[in-house]
Amino acid sequence: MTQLDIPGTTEHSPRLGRKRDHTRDPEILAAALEVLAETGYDGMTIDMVAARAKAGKATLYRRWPSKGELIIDAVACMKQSGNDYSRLPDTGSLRGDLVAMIKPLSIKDSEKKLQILAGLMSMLSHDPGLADAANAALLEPKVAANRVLMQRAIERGEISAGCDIDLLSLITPSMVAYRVLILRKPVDSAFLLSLIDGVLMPAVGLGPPTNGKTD
Amino acid sequence: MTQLDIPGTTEHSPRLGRKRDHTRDPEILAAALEVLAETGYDGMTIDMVAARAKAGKATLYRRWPSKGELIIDAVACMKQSGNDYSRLPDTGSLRGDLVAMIKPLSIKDSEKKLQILAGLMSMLSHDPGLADAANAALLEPKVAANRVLMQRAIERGEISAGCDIDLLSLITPSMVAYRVLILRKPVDSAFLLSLIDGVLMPAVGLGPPTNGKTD
DNA sequence: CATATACGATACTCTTTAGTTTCGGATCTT
DNA sequence: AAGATCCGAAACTAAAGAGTATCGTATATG
Repeated sequence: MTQLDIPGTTEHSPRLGRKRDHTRDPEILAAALEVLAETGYDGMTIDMVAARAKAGKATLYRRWPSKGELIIDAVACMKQSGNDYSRLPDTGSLRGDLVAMIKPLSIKDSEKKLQILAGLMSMLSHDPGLADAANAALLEPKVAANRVLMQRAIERGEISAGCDIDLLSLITPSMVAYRVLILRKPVDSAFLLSLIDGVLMPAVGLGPPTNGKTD
Repeated sequence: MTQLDIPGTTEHSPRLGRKRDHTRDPEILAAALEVLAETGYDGMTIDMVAARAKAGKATLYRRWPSKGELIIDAVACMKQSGNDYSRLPDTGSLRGDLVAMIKPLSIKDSEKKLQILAGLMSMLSHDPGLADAANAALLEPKVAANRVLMQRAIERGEISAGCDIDLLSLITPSMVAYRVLILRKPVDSAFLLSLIDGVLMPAVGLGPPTNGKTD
C-alpha cells in the first residue's frame, strides 16, 4: 500500500547466493499495521501478518526478533509515510487554512491512524518509548500542522501572540480521537467546521463569522 | 475501595447450608478494575483478579460465565460509583462553576478511569455494546456535568443559547484523555485553567478575564 | 449439633500463539 | 550451469492462560 524506503543495508556480504530481500519489508510493515488496526496488538498474530503480506512466518522472524519489535518498526515507519505536510495550505487567513485542511483523504488517514493507536493503547502505559513513537507517528504530525498554521497567523498579525498555540493545536486531534474511538461516530466536514468556528476561532480572538453580536 | 451495592438476589433458595455470598462481589469487581487499569484487558488474567480479591478462581466463575462478562459487569458498576455529580457547584457564574470542578480527587478519579479506558480501548471497535458501556461509565459523567453547567449558564442568560454545548462539554474530557493517555503528562490545575480561560470561555463568548482589549 | 453447601486453594485440561525448525523450490552470483 | 543462500509453507515446541474439577474447610441453617 505505502511505498516506503528502508535504509536497507545488505547485511554482511556472502560470497555466493542471494542477498536478503529487503524490498518486501514495507509490504510486511504495512500488513502489520493493517492487522494491528483491525484486531489490536494482543489480538493480532504473527501468522495473520505473514498471511496478509503473503510471506512466510519465518521470514518475519529473520528480520525482526519479536512481535514487539515488528510493531515498533511498523509504527515508526508511519512517521515518514503519507505525511506530506510539507506543503500546507496558505490561504492568507487562519480560518481559510484550517478549512483547507478538511479533506476526505486526510480524514480517512486520521481514522486509520486512530485505529492503530487504539490497537496499542493499552501498551502505552507500560512502554513510554512506544508511547512517544506512537504519538510522533500518529498524532503529532496533525498537531504540528495546526501549530504551524497558527504560528503563521501570529506572524502575520492575524491573531494575538499571546495565544497558547501549543494547547490550541491539540484541540482538533483530541476531539477527533474522542469522536472516532469513544463515540464511534463519523468525522465529517460539519463536525470539523463546528470545531473551527465554534471553538478554535473564538479561542484565538477571531469572532464568529456570521454572528458578531453578543446580544 | 469502592463500596458498591448489587441488587444481589439470593439465587434460588436451597433448603439447607449457606447462600451464595454476594457481599464480596463489589470487592471482586473492584479488583478486576484495578487489574484492568494496570495491565489492560489482554494482559489481565482471572488468577490476578482472584488473587487481588483474595478469592478463589472458581468463585469468580461461579458468578460470571467468562472473563468478558466479568469485565462488562465491572465497568458497568463504575457508572453508579463515585459519580456524585448530583450536587454540582453552583457559584453563579459559568467560570466559577468550571473552576470549582477542579479538585485533586476529581483529577485522580479521571486518571483512574482513563487507565481503565485504555485497558479496553482495543475491544471497543469490536464490541459496540462495550464501547457504549465504557463511555457511559467512564467519560459521559464528566461530559454530562459540563453540559449541565453550561445549560444553567444559558438559562440564566450568561451565555448565548446558540452555544453548541454538546460539543463544548466534550472539550475538557477529550483534552484530559489526550494528555493522560498519549502525552502521559500530569493533569494539574494550570492545565485545566488554561482550558477554561483559553478555550471554553472564549468559545461561549465570555472574553478573557484579564485582557479585554483586542489591540 | 448435624448437614448441606459455598468457600479458597490448587491441580488439571485444552486451546492458542510466540518463536523455531525443516524442507523443497526459486533466484542470484560466478 | 553450478552452487550457495534465501524464500514461503508448514510442522513442531513450549509457555501461558481460560475454564473445569476436586478437595478440605468454614459456616449458615435447622
